[in-house]
Amino acid sequence: MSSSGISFESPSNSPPPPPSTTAVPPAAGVPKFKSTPPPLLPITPPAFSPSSYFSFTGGLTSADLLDSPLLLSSSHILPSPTTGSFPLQASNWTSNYQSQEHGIKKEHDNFTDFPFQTQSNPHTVSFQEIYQQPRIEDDKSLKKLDDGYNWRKYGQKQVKGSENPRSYYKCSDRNCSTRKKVETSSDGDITEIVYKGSHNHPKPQSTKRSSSSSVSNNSLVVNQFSDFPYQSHGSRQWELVGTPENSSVSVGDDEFDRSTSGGDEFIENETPAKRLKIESENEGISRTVRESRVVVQTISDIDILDDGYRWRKYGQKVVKGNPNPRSYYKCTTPNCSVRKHVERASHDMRSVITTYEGKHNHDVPPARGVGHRQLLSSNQDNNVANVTINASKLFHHHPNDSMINQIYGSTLPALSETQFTLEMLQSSQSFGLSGPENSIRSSYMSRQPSSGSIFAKAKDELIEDGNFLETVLS
DNA sequence: CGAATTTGACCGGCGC
DNA sequence: GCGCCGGTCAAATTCG
Repeated sequence: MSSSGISFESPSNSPPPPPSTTAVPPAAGVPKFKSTPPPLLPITPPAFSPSSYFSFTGGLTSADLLDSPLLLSSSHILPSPTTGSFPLQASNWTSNYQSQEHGIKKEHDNFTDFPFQTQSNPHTVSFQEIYQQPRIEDDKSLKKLDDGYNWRKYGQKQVKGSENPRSYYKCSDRNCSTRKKVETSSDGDITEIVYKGSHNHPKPQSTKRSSSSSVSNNSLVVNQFSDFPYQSHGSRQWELVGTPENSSVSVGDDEFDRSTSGGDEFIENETPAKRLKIESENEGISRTVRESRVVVQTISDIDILDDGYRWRKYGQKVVKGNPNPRSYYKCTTPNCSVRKHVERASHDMRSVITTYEGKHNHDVPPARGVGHRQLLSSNQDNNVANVTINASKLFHHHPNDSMINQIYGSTLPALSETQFTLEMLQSSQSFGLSGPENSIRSSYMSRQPSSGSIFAKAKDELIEDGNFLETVLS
């Protein structure tokens, strides 16, 4: 069963169009999933000193770090600011979501009105222009509406409010700016087409549309999801199950194929071409200068890791192989081009992968509102731990290792939750180098009382890259 | 009301 | 040349 919708959008210089056919307005009484202020990153109540700000300034060498991933954790379930979901409960939630969505789709399948509006806007293509005599047929073989023009697909993505991918097309005529977007269902049927702009040229002579001006059965449906009560934030992703396959680990400028190792792995997808380039680099055949790139994996129930720098989120999207959205951030300091993206690992919902690119050309800005020192001081009063891990070099990530294991070696007890307690850190020798220029500061703050009540609203701090971003490869 | 976030749209690199 | 896909832009929206 298929349904389709076609609508038109006015270009920006035109009067406002009718309500978007693709918009999904939040419905009253429906939970809206949005980012929440970063909560405290709770950790196991540590038996640590009141002086819980640690700076590791010796002992472990940077070489150790180079063979270590940074693997930190917190253990409590918190809503993910990025996904808007509770990772450990998401499956059930998704299940409910899907069933509700299904019901809504069924309801709309009975819709038979055409969505076209007769618009006098000169930039709008009328339905008649494209489908002069549309016939509604039960023609399952016809999956795509051929409107007589030649189109070039230039993009596709999953959009909120619909489980169907949306494809973007440009008119293949270079001088024509008309565009259209087509949403198709899983079986390839078109569920919605939105035209934007108008052709400034006649239809190409040779098209395949001669006998195919019909659309799939049950005519066209407009606003198929317009009143869908849920934003799909953090939900639909769960329908996608991706398994990392051709992934390599990337830390700094070095990567290695993780396929040779197993375990709780850190994952980053690599295209074959990219890997080839990497391999060449590793062999010393050639090395292209790239921006420093550091990938840090932490086990945390929160997604936004406050690393001391100020970031502005400028994008979020779902990337292939990971149902969890990836958030993109820029450093807000003027003239600093450092960027990072954060995503929850597909293979382990507890793991947050932060990838830094570039290096800061400035110091860590002072904390907003309250000075950092002041913050630390108050944190101490609340059993808040701040861990500073210093390193002068980027470290490799080893899929089977964690920094903890590097620190404690094989004598380290199994850390099923990889609780990086401050006590452990304190008892260890410091590692890395000293000085703000070469620090990775992980600040765990917790107000977790001994009673176990958790989740007081607060700011989390985990990893500060500092010069951690510096490229170490010569 | 300015800052920050959200999110659809678009760009451009790359593989086929 | 086409299409996929990650990254970025920027208008709209939300937040404090």
